[in-house]
Formats: sequence, structure tokens, C-alpha cells
Amino acid sequence: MDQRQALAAFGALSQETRLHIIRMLVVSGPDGMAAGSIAERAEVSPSNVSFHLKELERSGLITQQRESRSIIYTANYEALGGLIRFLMEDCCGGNAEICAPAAAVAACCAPATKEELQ
Amino acid sequence: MDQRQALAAFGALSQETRLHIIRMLVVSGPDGMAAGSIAERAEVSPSNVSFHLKELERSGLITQQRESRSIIYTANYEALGGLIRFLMEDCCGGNAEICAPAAAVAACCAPATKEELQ
DNA sequence: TCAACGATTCAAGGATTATTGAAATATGGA
DNA sequence: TCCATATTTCAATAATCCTTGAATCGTTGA
Repeated sequence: MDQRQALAAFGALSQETRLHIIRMLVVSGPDGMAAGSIAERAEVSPSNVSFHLKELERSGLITQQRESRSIIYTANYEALGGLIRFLMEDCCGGNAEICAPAAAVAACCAPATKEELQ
Repeated sequence: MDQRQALAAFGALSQETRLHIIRMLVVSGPDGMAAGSIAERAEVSPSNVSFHLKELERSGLITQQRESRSIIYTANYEALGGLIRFLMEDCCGGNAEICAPAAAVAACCAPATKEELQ
């Protein structure tokens, strides 16, 4: 993830509806969610959700794929991980005081595999 | 860090000049930087840097303190760490696939202390 | 082919954010 | 007190973003 992508991703996450959408999509995993379901659960109009989904896709945080009549949106785990990494390394310079507590949090809920730790 | 603060922080980081400022302030550490020095190194006008510094302060990512004629701005390490934590836990639900690689990065450059790992 | 469904696009309007330069404020020293 | 320095505030303009509802597009099944 380069700076250009990070700026777009930060902008995407700075809006309440979009942050809500990202959360839902992370929870729903690889199956993703149809635009209509997202609109319903986020309680926004179809055209409004479409606007925000486009913004999120532009930032690379989600991807779409058509499935019959529906369009299924899925969180891009790699991009989200890349953004966290950008925030830690590129933005905060790997500063221990900033990153160590965050790393501790991650270590608690999801220990990294050997491969990932190399 | 609650959602309201996180939204403001993401918005603050979504602008090139402000991201640049945060980077500089993280590097300069507890000593911080005077508004004038920031403006000079970021190559923006004093009034423009003042606008962005106010925005960053409003988001909680930096703090200010007057030192004689200068106003010194300092990165708020706690807030930055809190934002990373928010991104991992609240936004990404502690998802292993997303958080583990990021945790690995942090583990490389700045191992957490025993206390932080508890 | 036609109607219904799921979703996007478009245009208009309002709201927020960014930039600029001039004026104002606060501080310290002569 | 007066001037210079460091910075902010203000007003005006430009640019971007958000919301809304109507129109459009692609897909499916009758």
C-alpha cells in the first residue's frame, strides 16, 4: 500500500456509513454481502449505499462481483492489513511507544503464524 | 478511542499535508516542532499550516503548547496507538487474516514489553 | 418479449473542506 | 512604549463530498 492508496483509504473510513459498511463486510467474510442487504442493515437508501460502495471500492478496501441479479461486495483483507501496516510503519515510523500496544492487542486476539512472523 | 474520535482521526489523516505533518511530528518526538518550522518543512503558507494543525488538534492526534513566541506541536502517541487499535479491533473485529501480518510488522521493529503483552 | 427485481447512474442542491491573502493577536526585546 | 517575530483568525473563493429522487441498466423468470 502506497501513500496514495492510504490517503484514499483514510478518507473512505472517515465517514460513518462507510465505516459501518466495512465492519459488516469484515464480519461477513469471504461470502460478502449484496448491496441491497448492506443498504437495509445500514439503513440508507439504495442509491446512497451505492455511492458509498463506489467510494470504498475506489479506495481498494472492498471488491465487487456480480452474482445473478445481486452485486456482492467483499472486504479486501489484504488492503485492510496493508492500511494497518502503513499506519504503523510509514505513518508512525515503527515507533515502539505507538505500535507495541497495538501489536499486543493483535497478539491477544489472533497470534501470527510462523510464516507471517518472518 | 471511540468511534467519533476515530472518524475524526481518519479524516485528519486523509489529507496529504496533514499526513506529512503527522509523520514529521512522530519523528521529532516529545520535543515537537514549532508551527513555523512545520510550515517551512511542509512547504505551505503559515495560515494554511495553521488551518491543518487546528484540524489535527481537533481530531486529538496532536497537542499544542506555547513556548515563548512559538507554538510547539507534538504528536499524541496515545491517540495514534489508539487509532491503530481501533482499526484492528473495532473496525476489523480482530480478524486474524487482517491483523496478524500487521502485528508481525510491529513485532519486528519494536517488540512489546511483558507488561504490554498482558 | 415483457414485467419485476436488484442495483447503478445522473443531476441538482446543500454541506463541508481547502486555499489564499489581509488583518489581528500574543510575546519578547530595544 | 514601540517594533519585530510567530502565529492565528477572518472573509472570500474554490473545490470536494454527501444526499435525494428520478431515470437507467442488467438479469431473471413467466
